[in-house]
Amino acid sequence: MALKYSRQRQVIKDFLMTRKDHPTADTVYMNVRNEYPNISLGTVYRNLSLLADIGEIQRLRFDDGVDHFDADTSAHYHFVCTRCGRIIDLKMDSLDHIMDLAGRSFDGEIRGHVTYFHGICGDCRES
Amino acid sequence: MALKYSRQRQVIKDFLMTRKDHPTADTVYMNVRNEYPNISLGTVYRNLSLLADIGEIQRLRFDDGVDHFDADTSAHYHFVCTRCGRIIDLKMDSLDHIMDLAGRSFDGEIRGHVTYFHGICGDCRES
DNA sequence: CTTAAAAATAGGAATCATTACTATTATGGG
DNA sequence: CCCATAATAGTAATGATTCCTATTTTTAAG
Repeated sequence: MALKYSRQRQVIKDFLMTRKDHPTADTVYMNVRNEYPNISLGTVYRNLSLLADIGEIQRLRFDDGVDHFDADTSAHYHFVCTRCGRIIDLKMDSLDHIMDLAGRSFDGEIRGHVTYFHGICGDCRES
Repeated sequence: MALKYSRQRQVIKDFLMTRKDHPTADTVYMNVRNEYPNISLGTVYRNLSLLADIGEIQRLRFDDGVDHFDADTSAHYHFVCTRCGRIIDLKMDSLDHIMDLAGRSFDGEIRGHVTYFHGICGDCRES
């Protein structure tokens, strides 16, 4: 149960911290192999999940069906370009008030919300 | 290209209209087989996708990794119970204003948003 | 430093939802 | 009634992710 250091986990987290485009496990794998040629894909998956579970990274799910990972664990929102698929961080205040709106006619306990936006990104709009 | 009637598609849509719990393709398959014993799972998937594409039903994605389907095509929000997994419709106004909030410091074009809520449903809170 | 228990790994097999393929059947306009 | 085409059943393939196991690493304790 106690967590032990592993160089692979370190390399995975270090790589993720250099990126702000929320890569998938496979992208992490491809890149980390440069520095650690015989790391296995299973190890990448296992460590990404582990890091997400202990809150050191964030797992993101949009509608492409693959998990994305983000070293920025602060609560923030994302925009997904429906043309190029790019995922962009949005600078905006928390939308916590929408949970109050949702709770007004609901008898359960609302503890969180998942929100992301989609449309055409700046680059794609030019072409 | 022209759409032709199929009894299987009709049965699938009819079944979906009787449910308000947003079943998965597999659940649709299991139930539709009562009325149409040798329908194939592929047919269920193909028709659910087709119906979603032409806007007759809605495809919903939460974080369980499986697609859910909803015969109610009006824009509305959902609550996912993290204990029992139940998905519940929420009666609340549209949150379109959050797209304006998101667009304030963003140079692309925001066309839509995906939002759902999670927590503990009323039934689960009692136990 | 040595040892040993626990954790982690590499590599590959297994799983699960979903899509693709293909020979056959159903639909519907002329 | 015909026939072009859409749709189907059944099955194979795909792709992301998880699981399994023998081996290697880590680390706390002597």
